[in-house]
Amino acid sequence: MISKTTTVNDAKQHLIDHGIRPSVQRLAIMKYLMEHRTHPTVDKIYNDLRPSMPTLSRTTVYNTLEVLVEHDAVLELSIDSHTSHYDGATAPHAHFRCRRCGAIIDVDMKDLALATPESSEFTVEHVEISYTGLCARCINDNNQDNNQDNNL
Amino acid sequence: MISKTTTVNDAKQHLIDHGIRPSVQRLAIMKYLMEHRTHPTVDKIYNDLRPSMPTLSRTTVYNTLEVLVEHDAVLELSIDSHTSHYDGATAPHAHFRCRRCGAIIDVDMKDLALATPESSEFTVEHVEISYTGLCARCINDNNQDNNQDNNL
DNA sequence: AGTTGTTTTTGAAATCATTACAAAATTACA
DNA sequence: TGTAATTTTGTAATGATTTCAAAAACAACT
Repeated sequence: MISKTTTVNDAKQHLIDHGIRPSVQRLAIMKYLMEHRTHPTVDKIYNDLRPSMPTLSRTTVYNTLEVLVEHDAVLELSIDSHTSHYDGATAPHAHFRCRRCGAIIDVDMKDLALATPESSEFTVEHVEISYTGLCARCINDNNQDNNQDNNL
Repeated sequence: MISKTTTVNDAKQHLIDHGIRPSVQRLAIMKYLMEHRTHPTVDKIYNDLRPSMPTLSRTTVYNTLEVLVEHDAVLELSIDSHTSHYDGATAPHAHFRCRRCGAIIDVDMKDLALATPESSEFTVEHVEISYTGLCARCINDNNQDNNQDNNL
């Protein structure tokens, strides 16, 4: 019970800290992103939240994520060219995406903190480092069964 | 004349080197990507090539780019979450994308060559480093006119 | 050249993610 | 309360991509 309440409060505070009014829907989505470190898509969030919020609209999920991203409360990942994934984590880190099952895994950046390039041509606001390849599970399953979409 | 022929030959050789049969369409698209370092989308390639190849189909551009990417003859960039961009350049480099006009600029990686992470969880095949922000032109135009889509 | 089998291209239709929009619901606050 | 501003909702429109089957191009062989 404590942890549940704590997450709600954390999420609420996080929204306020980023200048976002904590509506019921925004809170639910922010809380979802803080609890699930799976880098979900709009549809994943929408489908997972709907059982407990039957009136939730897909458009609201789109709208809310747009607001969260604009206010830097959440990160939009472009690692998957088919659809956007969202990340509630704040500390800088990279991502690995399995080209077979689509799973996205956090990659610690440790000390390879990669200097932001200096240029007269542009001003950098965000950095995204993406690795692609096969995850351990998909390497193993390769010969054997078809195990797609297990980890999305 | 020499340079034109040279690009055709380079493109042809590039396809063959990557185990791709050089059909007329594949050659035209590969040549286009070697000559235009603008990281074009499917539609940009399709529209630019059509005047000289009126029978070209958009589906063919999709099919061809899929083949080129599968054979590592071309890089698919996920830097833009709305649509895929393609890069005919071979040497490793990063990209900057202007969030206002959408232009994509090559970023030299120099010696900050960023070690590929070692992990038992996955095997890395590709790395993509993407910067986002405002390009010099859009910073200047900010107060003034609307100059969107100039550099796509 | 002519035949046959394989690969590639083509265009139309289908799908999927996202955006636009206007009405309804909720909230802020005078 | 009442009124204005914000947020949510559902539907319809858009845009990118995929599917698919037929047509065209190509390769190998006679």
